[in-house]
Amino acid sequence: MSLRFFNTYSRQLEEFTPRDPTSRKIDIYTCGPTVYSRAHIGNFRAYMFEDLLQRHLEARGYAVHRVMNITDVDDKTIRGAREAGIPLAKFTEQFKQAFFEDIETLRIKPADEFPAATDQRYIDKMIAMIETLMSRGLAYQADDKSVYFRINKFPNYGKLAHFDLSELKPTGRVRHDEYDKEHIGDFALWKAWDEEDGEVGWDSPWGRGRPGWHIECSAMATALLGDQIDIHCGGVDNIFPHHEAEIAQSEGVTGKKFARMWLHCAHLLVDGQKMAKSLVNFYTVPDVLAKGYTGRELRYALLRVHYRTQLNFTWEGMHEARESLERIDDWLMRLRECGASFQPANSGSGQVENLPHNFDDALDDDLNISAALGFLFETIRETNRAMDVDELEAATANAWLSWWERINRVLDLEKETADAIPPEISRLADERARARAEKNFARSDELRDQIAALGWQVRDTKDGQKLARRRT
RNA sequence: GGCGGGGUAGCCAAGUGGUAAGGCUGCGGUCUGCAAAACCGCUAUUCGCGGGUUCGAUUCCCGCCCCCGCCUCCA
Repeated sequence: MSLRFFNTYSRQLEEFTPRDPTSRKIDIYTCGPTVYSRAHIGNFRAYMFEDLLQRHLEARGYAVHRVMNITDVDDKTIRGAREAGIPLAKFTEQFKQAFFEDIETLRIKPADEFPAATDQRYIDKMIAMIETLMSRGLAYQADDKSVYFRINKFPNYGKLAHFDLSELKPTGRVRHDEYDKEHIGDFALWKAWDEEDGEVGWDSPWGRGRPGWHIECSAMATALLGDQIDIHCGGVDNIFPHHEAEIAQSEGVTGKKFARMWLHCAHLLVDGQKMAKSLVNFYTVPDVLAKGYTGRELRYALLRVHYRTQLNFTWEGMHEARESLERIDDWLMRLRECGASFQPANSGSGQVENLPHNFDDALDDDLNISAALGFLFETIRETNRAMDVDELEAATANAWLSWWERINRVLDLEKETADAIPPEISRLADERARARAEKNFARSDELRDQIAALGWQVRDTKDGQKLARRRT
């Protein structure tokens, strides 16, 4: 099956082909966080989708070069810094750090580059792009000294969102400049300095000011990836106006098609509603950890629903994630024991080449993770059944382990580490083994309870006791 | 109003023009000293509603209802 994705631009599933068909290298640009507060789990749902996209493309043999921007100057960061009474860079730094901590907790692969909007290199690039747009009549400086993009000069504006521009009307969400612009839809490329900006500002041919939000992505994407990129991703809310503006700016400067494919992730809801700070349903990664869940469990919860479907986050869903992962953990433990059970006489460990590719094929189909996980769990049941009746050969078990290692490079869901058994637990377990040898089941059960109270679970198998860490 | 996404068992969620994957939960069973885990069975004659096309539709077409999102700086 060929790789295909739903392209927002065409609203259709399209076969994915890299822009350079002779190489396996592809470039992806993903919109990153605005560092004015700690990112919430909804933000990470989008980054999780991008992680899955990258990992699957890599599993299919592509060398992915991915850039994620960090927006560290905008209205909210400036306001936050002012209210905190500290410089902008110092204010945003804490949230940049928090962001990197969180993606590590969630095992999201870091992008190859995380350009920041305030980097002078990109400020220069933004100014250069705006100058080009001005020279082509695609931008103008208004009476308020800010520079705007003239959307009427860019016929494709609105194509990505499929919006009719004549329908654009003011919503009152914009702070100012309604009266200075030629068209209500014209967006700021360069914002003239005003008092609220304080120390924040850069000199430009149009006076002191700061970049508009959209231009930074166009500048950083083209600076790092060239005039054209293979895939551009973000949340659905970015489609309009942000990505529309990016297309207008980038193509207005380069004259080339900016992105070959646009992929957008649906929103995360909490208890059926949009997450909002005003409601009590606003969660960050640390909030979820504080409830006793692990990053891995949250990763599973965010990963398991198709990216174009709204994902309803609930604590019941977190519980489901935990239980599903334990099923995988137990399966792996069993497979490993089975695989190590004897050395096959004629080595030739496993028939990996015969294992099904359903998992990868499902992901080829617009990242159908639900179907992919379905195959995983079917496999788990079938191999468990074989192990129950001692009919799974060690070589086959090892082959399935190899298969798991392959798909786990995409899922990255394996338990952190094999938990070391603490001496105290070992001691109790040994004592319990002695009690059991003497058929002293009362003592055995008592010790099992003690072990459980310490967060461990003991299971009796035909090979003796098995200890496992349990978080529930 | 415009533009999207979606309505499948208690919950989450795949899927196909030919009669409904998988996960979680619950119940019953096998195994176990008892558990746990695993396995087996049961939980949608039915896929928002009404028509139509078809030998046959949940899947295609038409109409309707409902939910969610976007419509200028929110992933």
